[in-house]
Amino acid sequence: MKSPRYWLMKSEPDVFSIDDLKASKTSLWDGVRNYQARNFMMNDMKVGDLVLFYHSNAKPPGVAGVAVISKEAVPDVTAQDEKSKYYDPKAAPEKPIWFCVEVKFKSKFKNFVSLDELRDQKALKEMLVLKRGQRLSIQPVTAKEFDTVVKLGSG
DNA sequence: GCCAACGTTGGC
DNA sequence: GCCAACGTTGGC
Repeated sequence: MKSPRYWLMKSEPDVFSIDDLKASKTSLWDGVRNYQARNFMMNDMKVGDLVLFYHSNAKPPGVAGVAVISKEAVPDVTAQDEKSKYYDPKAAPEKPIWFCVEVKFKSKFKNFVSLDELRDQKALKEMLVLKRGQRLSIQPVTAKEFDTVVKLGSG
């Protein structure tokens, strides 16, 4: 499979927002417990890939800024931590199940691009995040979609 | 807080 | 390996 260069990653801003990423500069994208999303991180994400940072479960939901993949996937140690809400008893240290990439802050949009605005764009008709029932927390995005969203965000 | 749409689990 | 029950996601 040809590796896509653009992604959308969802985060609940109450838990981890674009401002949190801005403050910490980089962050491991841990806590992903879905195999499809994990496989994107493990198999397809390369350093330098660009990411639309999406605020889910927010008012309003939408894209808040851009991040870049800064490290390829490593085992997600929160799966080994019994006290973590992401603890997974099936994941042993010598045989990790879950992986996470590191993302680095790139920019926060001047204009937050809400889900409604995304829906208004003809160019984004095929965007996965707009599709009914699409709940994956990590999704590939086309170059055209990425550019369209960045343009909206830059105002 | 509701609930539709999925994903996962576990009994058989 | 089927599928019902349960859990989660995430917009509304």
